[in-house]
Amino acid sequence: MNSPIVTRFAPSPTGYLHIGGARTALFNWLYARGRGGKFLLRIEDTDRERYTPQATEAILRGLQWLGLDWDGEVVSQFDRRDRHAEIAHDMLQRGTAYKCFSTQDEIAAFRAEAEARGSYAVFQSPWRDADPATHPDLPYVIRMRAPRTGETVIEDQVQGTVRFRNDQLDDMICLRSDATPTYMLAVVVDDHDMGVTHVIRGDDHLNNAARQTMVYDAMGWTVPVWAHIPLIHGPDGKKLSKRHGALGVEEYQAMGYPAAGMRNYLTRLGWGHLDAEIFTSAEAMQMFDLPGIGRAPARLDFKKLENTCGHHMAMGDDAALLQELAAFLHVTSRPALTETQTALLLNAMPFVKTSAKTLPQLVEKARFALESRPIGRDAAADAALDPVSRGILKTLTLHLQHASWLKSALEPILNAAAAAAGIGFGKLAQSLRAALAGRTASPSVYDMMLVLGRDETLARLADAAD
RNA sequence: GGCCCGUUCGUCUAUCGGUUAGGACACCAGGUUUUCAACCUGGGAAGAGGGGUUCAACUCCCCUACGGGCUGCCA
Repeated sequence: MNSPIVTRFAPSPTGYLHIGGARTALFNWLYARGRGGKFLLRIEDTDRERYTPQATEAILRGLQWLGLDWDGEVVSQFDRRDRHAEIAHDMLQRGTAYKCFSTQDEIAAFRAEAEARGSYAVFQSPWRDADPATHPDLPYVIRMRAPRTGETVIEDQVQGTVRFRNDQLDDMICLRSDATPTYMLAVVVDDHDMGVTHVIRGDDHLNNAARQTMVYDAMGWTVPVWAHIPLIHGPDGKKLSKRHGALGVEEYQAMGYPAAGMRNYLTRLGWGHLDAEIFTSAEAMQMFDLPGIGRAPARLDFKKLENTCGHHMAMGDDAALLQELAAFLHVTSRPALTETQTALLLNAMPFVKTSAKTLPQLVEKARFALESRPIGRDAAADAALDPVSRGILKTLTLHLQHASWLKSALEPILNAAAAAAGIGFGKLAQSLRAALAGRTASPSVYDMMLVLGRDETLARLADAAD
């Protein structure tokens, strides 16, 4: 039982890395990385009609963004088709598979008839026990000779023991009539050849696991440990679909969620360990285990995602955050920060990162530091002391009266500013308001002083007042 | 239709027969604050329904309801 653990993520390239797929990949990654095992990546591209190289690229990009690094080369299932065919013929040789000459029309007719009778039966090929001498010279598929009695038992780490009656399972097709392998055969062959010890995948595959077990048995291979995890649902509890928006992880990246927060949230979605809520990936690796995965589908909650991301933003390394921001600006085709801005932001980072939950919020909160003139001036509006200015003035006055520590910090500055600008205190309050006006993310004067320094803060206030 | 899986606060979850059923997000109230945010304090909020088993059930079993998956020469 000390053999190294090997997990894999095996998406089909259908356009992008689905958020549910990302979580599946994350669980596999966490499990392998937390136990010194390997995490492999295989693209299930046997359906050539739907395959596009761009889709594969999108999946790799998504995994890279999330920081889910895989071991070795990316395996293309399509490239291994000869090996799959070889196994199909091997099974034929062993008698665990047979040639079936039934056409798709015949099978469709069989199903239509069963449906007409109001029942449903698994298709039973008349060729299963036919004498090879009677085989016609026609296209055929290779079907597995599945046991028709007894039951196939799946020991699932998440779902527990699941039993399937063998008479409910049909003789699945392993090799199509055009000699290409089916997914059912390919997964088993690939997982075996790649040395996969733990198959962690969506529970839409739970039923498939039974038939796949038969292939393992037919070949005398060791059946991997199964873990079928529930799918993620939309906020309304329904299956995730286009109307929920944000299906691909790249859309989450574009919304500015930091990868670390994304990983944390996705880990907690459908998995729990005591009261653990906010943790690093390293900590998650220590805690993560298969039986801890929930059995019911979990709903996506953007509010919690954002909150989780906020925690990671606040505890993130300043320089690393800056790098992630740069990547974010790049993928969203926004202008990159200049060198000067980068330096300014790095300086302001400790103060702004604690109140930002996403990357764009980080920029917004830091505007006071990045822009020399935080506002566009409106002389006409500044001329009159409006209710807001009066409010600020009143508040400032109150502080100066009641908060000695604040008074000692602010009073000299305000007085100096007023003197320097050649204006009175009221006018200064007005300029302060102007400097901060229209901002939903304006900094406090304290932030400005801490980041910009007294002189610069002073200069800007005066500048805004002139 | 058949087979399979699931069901604890609005949401994500803890509990692995004995708890005032815990935490987090969200929400509400209060505090702090130049605004928003952040932050602090407090509050309301849950075992789908019905049968068993047991001294004791959210935890085990059965039924029902609801939700989901599979039932392809798709993956």
